[in-house]
Amino acid sequence: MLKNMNFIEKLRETGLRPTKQRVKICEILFNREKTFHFTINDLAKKISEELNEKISLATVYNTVHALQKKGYLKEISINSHKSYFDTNTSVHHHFYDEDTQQLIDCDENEIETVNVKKNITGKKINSVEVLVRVASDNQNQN
Amino acid sequence: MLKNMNFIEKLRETGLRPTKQRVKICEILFNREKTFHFTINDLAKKISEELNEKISLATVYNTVHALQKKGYLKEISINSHKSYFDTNTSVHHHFYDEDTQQLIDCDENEIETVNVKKNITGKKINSVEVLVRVASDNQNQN
DNA sequence: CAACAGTTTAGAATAATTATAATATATAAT
DNA sequence: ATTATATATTATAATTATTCTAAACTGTTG
Repeated sequence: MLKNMNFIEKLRETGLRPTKQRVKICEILFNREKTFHFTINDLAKKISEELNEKISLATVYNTVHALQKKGYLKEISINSHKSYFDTNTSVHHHFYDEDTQQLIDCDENEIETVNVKKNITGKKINSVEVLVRVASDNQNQN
Repeated sequence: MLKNMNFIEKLRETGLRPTKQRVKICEILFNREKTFHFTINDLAKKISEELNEKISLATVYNTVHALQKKGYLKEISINSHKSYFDTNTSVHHHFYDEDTQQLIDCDENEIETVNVKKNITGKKINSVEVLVRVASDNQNQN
């Protein structure tokens, strides 16, 4: 299980004990080519699919929120019913496909740097993020 | 109560009966200079402050959602815990003050048109919106 | 003003998230 | 290795936000 060493390291660095469950969650989240966009529900489903033993929902919530707080996950809220987490924690833009309800990361060069002219005294800009909502071109396709 | 006529008109146009409660809600939402950003909670609180009689939460939810569906309100989701409605229903950008948890509309000219270079085949762009998160410049101010 | 259809309401039902407290486990010291 | 300790996991309970329900009420139309 050499491939898990980095997760164990990651967890340790953030002050979390690398328990079996947490390592498993990290594996599912971070052991992939592309960045992963998921809701807690998605993740819980994936866990129960990939694992024989189940992990309690409370642990999933706790671990995801701990990772988010430590900066290893980022939350992206689409509407009051859908909130995603993103393994790409850098400031970046998204496409949201309203048909499939899928989030897609934008590369740096796919959206030109946004020029913010407004300035609020005493406040600094923490992030500037764009959400592009797309949907099927053909309305009656469904 | 001549000033309410426009709300009554507005409600009628959207197929909603202009009941006392709905007119009151419209008054609070639309009878103001600036656009109004609010959570359901904010609105319910404002209603009970400004009114002697109370309006049932169910009615507040129903009316707000009906107005949203009809296009008189727009939802802006900041994170999974905070979802705002906006009386400005046009596609536009926002500042979010992370200290005060307040949403601020951007004028057309305060953020330069965002140039989206990416194209997803078969999909058309419905909206492009920017969220600028700001916070106090002075970290230890609180 | 009577009748009907649509509304409001309080409270119940549901869903998502968080808290709790008993049991289990990782870690560090022995 | 074993043990002691602090921390984690878990099932379940509690909480919160939202939606549903069905009875009472009200706006509208004729």
